[in-house]
Amino acid sequence: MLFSRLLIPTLKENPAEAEAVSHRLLLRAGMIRKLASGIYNYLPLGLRVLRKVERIVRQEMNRAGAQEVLMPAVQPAELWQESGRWQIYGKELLRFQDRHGRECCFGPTHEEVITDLVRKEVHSYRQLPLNLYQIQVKFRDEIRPRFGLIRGREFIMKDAYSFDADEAGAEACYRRMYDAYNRIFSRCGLTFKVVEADSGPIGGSFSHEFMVLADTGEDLLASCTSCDYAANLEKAEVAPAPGEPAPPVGNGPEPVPTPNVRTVEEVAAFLKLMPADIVKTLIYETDDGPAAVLIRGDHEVNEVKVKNLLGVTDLILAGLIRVQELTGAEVGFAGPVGLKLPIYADQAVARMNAMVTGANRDNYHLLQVNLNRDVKITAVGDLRSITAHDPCPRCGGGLTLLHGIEVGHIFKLGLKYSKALKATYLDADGKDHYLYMGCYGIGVSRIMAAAIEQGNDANGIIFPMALAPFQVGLIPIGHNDPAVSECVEGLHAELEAAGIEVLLDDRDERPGVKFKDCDLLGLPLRVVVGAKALAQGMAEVRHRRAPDNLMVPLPELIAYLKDQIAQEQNG
RNA sequence: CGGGACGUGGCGCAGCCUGGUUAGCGCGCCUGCUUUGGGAGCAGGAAGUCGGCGGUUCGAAUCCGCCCGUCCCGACCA
Repeated sequence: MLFSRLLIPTLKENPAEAEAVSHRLLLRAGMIRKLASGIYNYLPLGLRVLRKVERIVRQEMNRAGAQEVLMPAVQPAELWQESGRWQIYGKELLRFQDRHGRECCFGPTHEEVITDLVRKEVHSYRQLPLNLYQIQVKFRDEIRPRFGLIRGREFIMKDAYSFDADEAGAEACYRRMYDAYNRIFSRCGLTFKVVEADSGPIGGSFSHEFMVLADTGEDLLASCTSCDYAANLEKAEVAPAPGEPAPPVGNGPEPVPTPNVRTVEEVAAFLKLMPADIVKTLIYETDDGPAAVLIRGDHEVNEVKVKNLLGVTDLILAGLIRVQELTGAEVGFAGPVGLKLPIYADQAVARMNAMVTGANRDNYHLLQVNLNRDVKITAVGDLRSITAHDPCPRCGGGLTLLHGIEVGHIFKLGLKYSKALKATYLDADGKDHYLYMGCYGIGVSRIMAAAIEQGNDANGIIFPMALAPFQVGLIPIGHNDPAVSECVEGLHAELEAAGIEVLLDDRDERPGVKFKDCDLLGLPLRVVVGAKALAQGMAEVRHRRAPDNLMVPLPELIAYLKDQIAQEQNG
């Protein structure tokens, strides 16, 4: 392919709107352009990368026995009303009406549509198992799109849905997808980690996220340094501390004046205690009414865990006024003693004695509070986020916290949608059963950004071989030299004939410009043909990551490149 | 939605505080000449309702109000 014939509008300067590396470089390399917030054009080079990701995804999904379909982007409200999600999905769901006033939405995900399709077309156990996937544009009206393709509103997703006769079948399918995902991300040349993820109200450990490790990642994950345990921070279990709860100490809650002393740090400093001696009382509003959560002063509450323990879907910290109504004191002085709310305690709090809490009275805290004696606890559970200082919940080893970009998520759905939409099949005995479902997502456009977050330097993108828009950049030096032109044109044709994707920079530009652009685009291999080397029958090859050129005799060039490409393009 | 910042040719910015001729600079773009191993030089040229609306004023890119858009932090994220 000739550079001059492709629309590759590279930029010398960083666009003001882009902060994240991948966003900056995608714009600078002329791969994407923004149309509106979180909505992007894919230019020829960007599309080539996208197609490469899609190809790998297709190959591995097909290999795992899934079949490709294509579902509509526009969906009728009725289906969403049937599943109940029309009410609960919220503003992220883009809703609109057609000319007849019928309610519609632009699909953010396709559980409803696929379940509808399957309930109509699948009736017998003989048709199972079934795994259908598509690669398609999704729209989620995110509160805050950011980082270019990492969190766009419109994005490209591979979503697969599996249907099985029973739980065992569903689990087998889940494992096949788990393996397929590992192959997909490996082949994409990504450094990633599989983590246990929160599976929400469905429960069980059947949800995994595939995280591309990058400091700019929005997700935090805890990873064991000894065993293979890894989990999303919102999921990672905190191992219960050993031993029995300590017996009560002291005579009872003792009020102490703490004028204008509110935060854990302030209380600790004022009373000359450690934050770990103090318990913070968080007042939440939930769809099941207000509730209080007790967390040790040096710990951070984990709202996903709170939601799961309370069995609620909405959870927000109560506002200033509401806290006053519920506790009778200003924010900063809430405590469990005498509080007429359901009270949930983190397991670490349940083991404490003689703790310090708020007094539900302005400018007072209580000393020597003992939960067992002084408070009626509704439930105790794991309600805080794990830290790097905690032991691994599996092996007791050390943990590290890592940032990651979620590029894949596999999920066991169970009967949630098949029940809601009445998707059933007949077994061999003629009995009706609900279908067991699973769903499996991959952020195709996000992979493109994630690969760049992982592969870049001061000069631009460093694409993995498997995702690069072209495998080789070919640059002639000396535009007036007919020998160079002839050689380069010949090489271009030979490389293409050999099945190598080559971008020949035929522009009438100075060498520096071509080098800079070639680096910016992240092409893994660069071949330079200049008069001097050519006179000796050599071409210069440079790997994008390497500091120096390698002289390769022209007759061996194609074999050399093929070999390098094969080596780097795993799978 | 809370906090912060920004909006001036395609891109990056200055000018605004302290209102006053033709609104500048760099990059990019077009023409010509020269140049050609890490973002060339010279000469000429095209391109801007200064985000929008309204107000103040003899006069608004500049001051005031409202709105729109964008980005960052937070909340949120099947």
